[in-house]
Amino acid sequence: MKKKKKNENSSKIFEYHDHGACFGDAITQIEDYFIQKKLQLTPLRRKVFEILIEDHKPLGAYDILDKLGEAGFSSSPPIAYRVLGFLIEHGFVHKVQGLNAFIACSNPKHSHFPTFVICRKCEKVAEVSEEKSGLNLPSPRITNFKIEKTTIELTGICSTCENAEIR
Amino acid sequence: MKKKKKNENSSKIFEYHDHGACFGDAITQIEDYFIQKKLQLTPLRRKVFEILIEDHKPLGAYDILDKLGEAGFSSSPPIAYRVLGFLIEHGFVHKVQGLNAFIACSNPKHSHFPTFVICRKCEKVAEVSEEKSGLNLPSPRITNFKIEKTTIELTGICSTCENAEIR
DNA sequence: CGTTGGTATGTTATGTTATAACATGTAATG
DNA sequence: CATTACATGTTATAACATAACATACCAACG
Ligand SMILES: [Zn+2]
Ligand SMILES: [Zn+2]
Ligand SMILES: [Zn+2]
Ligand SMILES: [Zn+2]
Repeated sequence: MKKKKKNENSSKIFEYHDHGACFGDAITQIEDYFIQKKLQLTPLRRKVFEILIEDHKPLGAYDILDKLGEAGFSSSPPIAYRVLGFLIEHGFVHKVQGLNAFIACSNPKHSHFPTFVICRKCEKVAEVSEEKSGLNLPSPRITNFKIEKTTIELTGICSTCENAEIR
Repeated sequence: MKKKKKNENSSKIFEYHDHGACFGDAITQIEDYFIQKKLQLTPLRRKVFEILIEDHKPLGAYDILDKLGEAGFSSSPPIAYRVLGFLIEHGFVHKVQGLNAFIACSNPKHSHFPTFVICRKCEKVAEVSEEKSGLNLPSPRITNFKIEKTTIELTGICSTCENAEIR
């Protein structure tokens, strides 16, 4: 049996990801999707998505508005909320309820009921796919109920922050 | 094999419950808990809990404030938020994030990661215990993360409302 | 006693998040 | 060119939440 490097298979949730690639892929994906669905990826929509994918962390609507303002767009609240709503509808953005914030989807290709794992200390947020979370959604139905949307957020502390905590 | 009545085992999530009993039990439970923990179940705290358990549905903080006002208590926002925070800490109230609303816990005895099932049409909300939801939380840990709190909300449509929808 | 510390509540002001309602611009369709 | 659909702009306000400080009460201590 081959020796494994330490932590090689730890599948850390907050581990490094190649964000250069992530960013490019995301842009390509949204472009393709919009063409395929005959939707308009307008400068405003593109900009909002870029803002969110740029540092790939949750941003409040008003943070986004500020950045829109800096970039020369209008920055009144409905602008952000409308575009965010639209991007959410199409699965490219999620709302993190526990933070009143919005985050670019990590994998829009998956039709998913995403789980968000949120460290209360470093405030990192990871989107985990249904399979990976160990969290099994019931059948698409619980008895007598059709699930259309889920909010699943697990808040706690990541190992890095936990180790740093003084007890 | 014995014949079952129709729907006998349907375990409907929004089914009737004996709310007279539910109300009384809840009051008893909170009284016992507060005595045991040497906490003060003050008139204000009791009233807030009663308001929530009374119709057993989610109420916004400002709805609660109005009812406090009617009952002769102060009704400035911090009053409600403080008491709600306290009751939440002790597991007698939950916040329903998707509705910005608060609801009395259906079973404070269970140390639980509750799941809320929310009908978007009739706006009924059911609290489902971990076991019953068919939703399995991961081990207390996902890799390298310690879960302290969960927000699990399933929004959709209940069978009653679905049947009523015109297609 | 009178002080001190803990806990609960009251009050004012403000901060933060989100939407309603209506106006304007622009492009495709017939 | 009128009609429609859609995207964006603008103003105002609604809805949700907290900061900061003031007051009240009570129990324990010296
Ligand atoms: Zn990334
Ligand atoms: Zn996603
Ligand atoms: Zn009840
Ligand atoms: Zn509960």
